[in-house]
Amino acid sequence: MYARAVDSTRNRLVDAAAQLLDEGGPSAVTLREVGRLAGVSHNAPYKHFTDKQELLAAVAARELARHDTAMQALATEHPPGEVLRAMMLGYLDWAARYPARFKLTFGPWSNDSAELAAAATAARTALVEAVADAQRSGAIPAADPERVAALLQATAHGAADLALAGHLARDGKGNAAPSDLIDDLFRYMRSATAPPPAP
Amino acid sequence: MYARAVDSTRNRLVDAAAQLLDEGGPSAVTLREVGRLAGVSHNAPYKHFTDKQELLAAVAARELARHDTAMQALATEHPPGEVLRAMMLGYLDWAARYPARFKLTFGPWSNDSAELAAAATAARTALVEAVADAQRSGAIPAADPERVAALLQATAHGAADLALAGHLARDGKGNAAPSDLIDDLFRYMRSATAPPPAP
DNA sequence: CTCCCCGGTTGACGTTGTCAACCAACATAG
DNA sequence: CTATGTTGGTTGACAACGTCAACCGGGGAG
Repeated sequence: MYARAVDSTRNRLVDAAAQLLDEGGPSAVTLREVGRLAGVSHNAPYKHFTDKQELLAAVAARELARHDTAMQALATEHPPGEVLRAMMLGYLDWAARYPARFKLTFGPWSNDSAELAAAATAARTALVEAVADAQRSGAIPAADPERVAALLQATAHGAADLALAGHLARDGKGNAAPSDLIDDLFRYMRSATAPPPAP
Repeated sequence: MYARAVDSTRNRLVDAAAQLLDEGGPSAVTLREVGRLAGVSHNAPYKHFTDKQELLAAVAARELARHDTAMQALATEHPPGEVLRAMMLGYLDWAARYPARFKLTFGPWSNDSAELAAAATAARTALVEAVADAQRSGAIPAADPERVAALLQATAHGAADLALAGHLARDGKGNAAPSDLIDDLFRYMRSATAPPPAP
């Protein structure tokens, strides 16, 4: 059995789920509608996923991988000193453009999907690389790259999530857009005289 | 009609929903079980909330208010220079101790519950106050308190959410606990020579 | 040729959110 | 004091959902 027909039904199911998620939010993703949209019956998903959760995990894994390759593509489109900032803005853009997918990716915690875990590790590694590059290029002072990467992602993630939830300065005064927070963090980092402990 | 019996049924419903959320995650919160746990019938919730969503919004609002008063209580328990850090660690603790409530609070984005919005604004204001105090006490260099507060909350929120999702350095090397990120950020801030733009 | 597994189907079951209709208590208007 | 309408509760029904079980065609492996 040579992975017949590229497993096309499974892929169509994941596509359909992602589309429903985009169009109607999490509650619109029903197994039956996924089947309908993929042109199969309401129980076909169970031939490819044990669970609804497993389908969602597959969507999340695919989305995280997609975002990761998009971020790595930025490395070739920007001068070395600006790649890291572009990646962080890309993170914010991801959340703003596909809120439901973004939420899902970090959603049902304790999701033990190996696929998703692998994608997460890959994305994290890529970010650490980018941080190390930025440090080498002098855009950012030297420090443990893993720690710096985690701090950057945490800030970007928090800014994006709070903005989505409307908990980030909703009052008129237009204060503190997510990208401002990223820039502030970079400013603090660059002007720091005594960075965090070495590895 | 003088708010008869302190609206006790409504409160019992919110309590029941919160309890179910804690014990079994979001999927355990079913209107019928909420009714059962509150000692009323499965349709009683509809006399107090138009929707399941509205019940959940009430839970979220109550939780956010509870967390806010807990944070403000920290101001009396710590020396002025340490209040802000205690608040950020308290934020992390909140997420770690009540993951489901925490997720819910920032969950269904575009939730227009006036109650929740008010609680969010109050919490944000309190944090800005704490930041201003910390600046006055010299624990942190002066800068636009709203921006600094937003940056701090974003980092704490992102660290907490990523940790819950398991996206924060799950690999063995025990790197980058959420509280480390908070401390790193404070270190960067304190050693910064040129803070972000003035108000 | 036979067998069996893979991917698909149909049908059923229990649970859920929500709607509609009914009902008791009670504050208030006449 | 009675009539009335609102408030908070009930029961019953309904469609939709996730999931389970049973059936089934076709294509490799033996």
